[in-house]
Amino acid sequence: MKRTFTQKVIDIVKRIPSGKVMSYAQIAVLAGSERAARAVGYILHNIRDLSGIPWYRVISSKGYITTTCKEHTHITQKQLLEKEGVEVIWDEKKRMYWVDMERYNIFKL
DNA sequence: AAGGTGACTAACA
DNA sequence: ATGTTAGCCACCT
Repeated sequence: MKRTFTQKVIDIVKRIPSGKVMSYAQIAVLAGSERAARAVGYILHNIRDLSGIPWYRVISSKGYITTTCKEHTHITQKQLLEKEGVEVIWDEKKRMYWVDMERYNIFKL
């Protein structure tokens, strides 16, 4: 039974430690398709049952929270991250939440 | 089975 | 610098 890209993505996301974040692009690379960042977002957006999947630890490569989901809003995402000790900044200019990738990206520091 | 859809990004203007 | 554009690609219908 061959593991699909979706399955790999889910496994990788589940593996992100609490208090850390990863970008869509990084996940795409680990899942074996380095240019599929957009597909990763699409997949996360369409997962039926998000329970057990720390979807909120996935953000854009620049550190912005780009969620558009009505069920699990970007507000929810900010709160879940803060609960894990991640500092989330409101970028008034861009009107988006932002987290410092240098501090919280799983591959940094 | 072919065409549409994004929780993306790097590259432009 | 800041906003826009255009490839990208796995999934869904």
